[in-house]
Amino acid sequence: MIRTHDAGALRPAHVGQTVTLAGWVARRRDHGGVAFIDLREASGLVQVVIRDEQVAHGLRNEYCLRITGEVSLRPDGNANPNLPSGEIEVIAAADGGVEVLSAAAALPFPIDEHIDVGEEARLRHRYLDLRRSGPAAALRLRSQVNKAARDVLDRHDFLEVETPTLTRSTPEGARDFLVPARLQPGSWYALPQSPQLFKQLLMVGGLERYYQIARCYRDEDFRADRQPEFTQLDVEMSFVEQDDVIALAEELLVAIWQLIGHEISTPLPRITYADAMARFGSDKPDLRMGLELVECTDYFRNTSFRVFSPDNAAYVGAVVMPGGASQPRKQLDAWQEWARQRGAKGLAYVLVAEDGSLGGPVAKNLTEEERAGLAAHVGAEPGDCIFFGAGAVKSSRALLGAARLEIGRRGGLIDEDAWSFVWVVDAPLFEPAGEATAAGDVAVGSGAWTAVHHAFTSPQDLETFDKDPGTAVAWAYDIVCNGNEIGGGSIRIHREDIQKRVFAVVGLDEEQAQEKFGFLLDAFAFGAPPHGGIAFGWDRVCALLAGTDSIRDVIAFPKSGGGFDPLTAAPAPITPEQRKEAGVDARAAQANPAASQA
RNA sequence: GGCCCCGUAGCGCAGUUGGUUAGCGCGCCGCCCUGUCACGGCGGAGGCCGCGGGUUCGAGUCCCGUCGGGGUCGCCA
Repeated sequence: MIRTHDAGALRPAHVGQTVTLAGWVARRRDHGGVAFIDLREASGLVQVVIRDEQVAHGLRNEYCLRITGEVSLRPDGNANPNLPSGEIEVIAAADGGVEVLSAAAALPFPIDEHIDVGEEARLRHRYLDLRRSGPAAALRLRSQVNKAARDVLDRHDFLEVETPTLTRSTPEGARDFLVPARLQPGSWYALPQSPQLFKQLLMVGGLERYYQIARCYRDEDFRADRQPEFTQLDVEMSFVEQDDVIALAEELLVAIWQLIGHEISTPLPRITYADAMARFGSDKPDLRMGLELVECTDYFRNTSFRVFSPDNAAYVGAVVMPGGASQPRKQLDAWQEWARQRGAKGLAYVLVAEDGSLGGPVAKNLTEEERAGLAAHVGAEPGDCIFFGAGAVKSSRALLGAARLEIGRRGGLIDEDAWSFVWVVDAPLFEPAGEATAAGDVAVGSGAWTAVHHAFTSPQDLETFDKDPGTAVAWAYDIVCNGNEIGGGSIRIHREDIQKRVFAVVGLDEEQAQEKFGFLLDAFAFGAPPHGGIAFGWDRVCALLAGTDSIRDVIAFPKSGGGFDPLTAAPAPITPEQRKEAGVDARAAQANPAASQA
């Protein structure tokens, strides 16, 4: 090493020692006859005193320096209590104590903790951004999280196995990223959306316990929370049941959250998918606040108010906004707009006045009797506002669930210091495919089903699941933290016959199944063990631990909107030569007719 | 793909009902300064107001389009 000590680690105990340091000029304070340099490197900061005016004068921010000098106690009254090394300083040696290892051009943005810089500028020069303590700390934390997980898994005899990133396109949920195969023009690899199939094959291979910190790729539109490439902690185990996977996952979570000083008490609570939807209008309920949805379908069974009547609404539900009755009209109108932006017609509401009487446009459409019992039925107090969702079950609950969260945010009802974990279990195996889902309507009957989790998830009842797909329950579980789904998994199908029946329900006939997943079905023919697993959204887990809203903060070189990398400017055009060689334009000459319709 | 917000100096921002030469802070450059620590003082440079079109005597400001960024809904097993 070209240094003898870490700058940030120097303390009064080092006084009198001659040390050699290497780092960057974080700040300089040039007084002419004496100059002070804050030398920064990974371990922290130390103040360097330079008495040679000529030497100090040419130094600029972010010059990379080697300093040789003596550690000395700062003069009385000059200690800086804000710095861990603030009691001491390093006096640069008079002859050659300051060596410029590398000069720095003027910076595109200040590397200063106190100044806000836009994300675009930071990502374009991410290598400078990472010199700042916040971004650097996020990556350090992520590294610790990886280690903590590996330690737990290693203790349980898991093998870390790498699976291919050039693989076969399979009809999973998302769009694949594709890579042209030079040696077979017209044929393409796909980047994996997850290592799902490979980890199941590893189970067939008898490895029994596998994990991988795996990069996954999905070519979908981007959101705040999404990157085209992202990371999962992927785990799979043989000869296990749901409770075994959950127990391991809880052990991982405990170890990880310990890194930030939080003790998770296990076992974590569980809620069924059906309950979560009914009570919170979400499959990832944020339990840092109460405020549950109240079912009102029966309450309005005989109502004359058309919006709530069973003829028009398969479901009527409500959520209470505490103190919401005092909102100005403008605010209540804003809720309507808020609801419309989510595709709802509006958000019906009833205001409970301090004297208990009901107000708002809906109230006058209700009978005396309906008004009398309403506040008690939904649990509203005088001064509250009751929001209603009426219509299809799924979409109405989703709207109320979103309203619940919005009420919580606006009203400060969410305990921001809390960590709330919950397992959502007993998810449905299938949901209706296509338009019916979006509209929230039930079943279309034509066998147009799609897997809720994925097509390899085991039904709980192996006999009946394909007779009435809409009610089939899966061995599937999601772990939810503060309203974020941070992981999910399932017990897989290990029998060829069950797998084929599931494929049949989701509309893959024998030929198509063989075409797409033949290698998996083949494998299952050779004594596949019962197995199951889980995958954690590693970027989100790290973001939660780092206390940031954006997963970009815990990714070394994240992409911005549209999948653009502001640093390398990828994606970029290729040359005509590359194009030709890659075979991108190869004509799909004798394309396989079976493949074309999938 | 729909909707909302933002593009002004290297960075962060201001710019009034459309009206002289577009400002402020930080940074940058030069000089000065022996105990500062987000040091300080004096001086200076730096702008296709994202791009294109339109309205107007006159556009950073109003209108249309477009590109880029952010958010949100759809989508993401």
